[in-house]
Parts: sequence; C-alpha cells; structure tokens
Amino acid sequence: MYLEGSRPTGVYCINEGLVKIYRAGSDGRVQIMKLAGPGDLAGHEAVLTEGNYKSFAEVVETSMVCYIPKNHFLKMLTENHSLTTALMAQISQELIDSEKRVTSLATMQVRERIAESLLALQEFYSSKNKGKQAPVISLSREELAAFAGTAPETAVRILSDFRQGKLISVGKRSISIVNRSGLLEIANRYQS
Amino acid sequence: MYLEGSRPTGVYCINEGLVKIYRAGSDGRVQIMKLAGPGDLAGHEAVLTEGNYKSFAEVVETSMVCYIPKNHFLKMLTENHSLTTALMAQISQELIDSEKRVTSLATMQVRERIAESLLALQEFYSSKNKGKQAPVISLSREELAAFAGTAPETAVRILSDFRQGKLISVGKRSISIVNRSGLLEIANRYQS
DNA sequence: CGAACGCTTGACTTCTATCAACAGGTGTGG
DNA sequence: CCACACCTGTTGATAGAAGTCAAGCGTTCG
Repeated sequence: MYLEGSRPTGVYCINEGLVKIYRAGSDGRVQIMKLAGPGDLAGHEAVLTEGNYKSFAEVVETSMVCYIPKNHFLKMLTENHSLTTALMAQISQELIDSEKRVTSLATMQVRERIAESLLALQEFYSSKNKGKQAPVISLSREELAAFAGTAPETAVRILSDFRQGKLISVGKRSISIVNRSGLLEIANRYQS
Repeated sequence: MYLEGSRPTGVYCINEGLVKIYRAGSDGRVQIMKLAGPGDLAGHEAVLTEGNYKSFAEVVETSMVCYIPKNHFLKMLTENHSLTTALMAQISQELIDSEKRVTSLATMQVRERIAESLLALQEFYSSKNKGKQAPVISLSREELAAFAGTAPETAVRILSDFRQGKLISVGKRSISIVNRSGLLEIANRYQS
C-alpha cells in the first residue's frame, strides 16, 4: 500500500479488511506497529508532520481501502473542528498505546509480552467484530512474533505453553483466547 | 509534578528547566519516555483522550512550570485553529518517535540502543540550547539506563566502552558526544 | 510428485540482567 | 573536625532468558 521513505500525498482509510503497519528494524527484522481495520486511518502521522512515511503498510486480508488526497484531508480538518478534535484524541490514544509498548518491551519478558499482545490483539479484533461471535486472532506465528517483538521460534514455544495451560487454543494462522483472566495475570495487567 | 493514575485537570507547560516523563514497568523498573524542556507540554495526551495520566512527571533540574486548566486549554484550541494544527503535528511527531523506539527496543541490542539514545538526547539538549556551546547530556547513569531500556550496570559498561573508543567523554552526571558519526554508525542510523 | 512454506521442537550460544564487592564523594551528626 | 552512613559509579562473576541454527513434519501449490 505504501512504503517507508516515500512522500505521502494523502491518507488511507480502511473500509474493509485488515492492514498491518510495520517498520524495519536492525538487520532484517520487522516490527509490526499496529493493525488497521474498518474505520481506521493509515498514514496520517506522516501527512500531519509533513515528513516521509516511516513505516510500511501491507494488506493482510482482502481489503477495501480508499485514498484521501492530502489537501482534501487537511481541508476537511479546517472545516470541521469536531473532526479535528476526534482525530487529535485518536492520535493521543495511539501515542499512549505506543508508550505503553515501549515500557513493555523495556521491562517485561517475552512471556508476559506475548500474553499482553494476545490480549491487545483480541481487543482489536473484537472491536472490529461488534456483537458477533468470539474474536479469533488470525495472524501467522511470524506476524505474532513481529508484533510482540520476539523471534518466531520463541513465540511458537510460548504459544504451545499457553495451549497446554488451556489459556488459548490455536489453529494454523488462528489463535483464540480461552482463559482471558489467566492471560491477564501473566501479563501483569492489574491496571490499564 | 503529576502522578500516574490521577485525573488530569489541565496541562503543564515548561518554561524553564527540565522534567522527565516516565512510566512504571514490570517489577520495580521504570522507563523514561521523554524529557521535556522549555516550550514543551506535559500531560496533553491524557487531557485529549479524557483518560487518566499513564505516566509520572518529575523535575530533574530546577524548573518553572505553568499550569493551564483543562477547559482553558480546550478553549484555546477551539479558538485558534493554527494552534490546533501545530499541536496535532507535534503529537504526530511524538507518535512517530515513540514508534521508532518500539522498533529499537524490539530489534536492536543494548549497545546500539545506547548509541541511539545518546544521539537522541544530544539532539534534545541542543534544541533547548540554541546557538550556545556544545550540548552536554546531564543525566545520571541510572536515568540514562532507564531511558535506553537497560540495567544501570550495562549502561555503565557500554559508556565506558564508548569512552575508551573516544566516542564520548563522561563526567559525573554528564556525557558529551565527541565522535558523532562513530555513534551514528553503531546506532545503524543510516536513515531517519 | 517435488518443492516450497509455515509450524514445531531440540541443541547451543550469546547477550544481558542480576548479584556482589568496592571506590570515591557527599552530607550529617557527634 | 572527624567518623560514619549513604549514594553513585564502577568492575567482576554468574545465571538465566531468548536468539540462532538446524532438522523434521505436514500442507499446499505448481
């Protein structure tokens, strides 16, 4: 969809499907920053800072994405103050989430981070899934590892651990949470 | 200055001095998210998302801080659209920086991260120091470690390494960068 | 059918956190 | 003024966590 380093000429709005936003790290590894689904924007940070894209966006599921040219997007913001307010709240929330992840990566160990990642992903899927059946996280092991910030093998081992502890059930490219509070406990998520 | 978990009733604007914003991680460790100096805001994310503070703010140097009550702050934003635009660009930049740190923590090793942290801190100090002499990073080893996301002992060892390699020179609670491009190389910062 | 890919498990290595001890400086109280 | 405690910075030794390398298995796809 877009590439790191290229100049943004607008923002993308996801109508349907699933897109992953990731960054390149040291050596060949990548870090998935977030998933974007129906109703989410992508590329707005780069437009708002007048900088280049710092990340890659790639479609995970078949998606429908519409493109809003930069000047149109900025015009919408000047004309509609409540839209601006909402967007600012949205970005602030993303900032808070991102800072939380910085703390997690710096102070928690992989096992706790995987539990936390699963919970966060479940929340994401269920927010895109309003009122339907229980949400299933459908990512490959490698994608999950890139999200949690670890190696795929390590992610596999811990998932298999969680499965044996009846915390989750897994299929190929799918994970469902069975025992939410068990994961919460591992993730140390008493708060927030 | 403010505490995690408390309800924000306004934002803080630093006129003078230096404030560190940090979060509590797993066990007793803390992670310094950012420093704030003259002209910087603190606590705006929490006000804009209508949530609680997720971090702590603590004065590092003697500071002058002014307090802007929430409703006043929001009123300023509705009345001055260019202020809103500037703030949104600012928050977007913070988001991009935070995402960069997520990637660093997930994919780089400590040595690279310390180099990167030193460069980022130098940029911060020099931006607060316009046109004056070469900027000096004045943080304790423990604070630097909490910023880079590592243990104080590890930070000490790597700093001592860098000193021997004539990349930096250190004093108590002060670090100056001697060979910037050497650090850049270690930090893998060919881009951005 | 063979090749390629994702997932899984095992063995090993390496990085980094932790524990412990010590030096130097600072402040405090006798 | 000295002695003591305390804190920061430093270095060494060790243990543990997680990354890497390697091999095997089941699927899918050409």
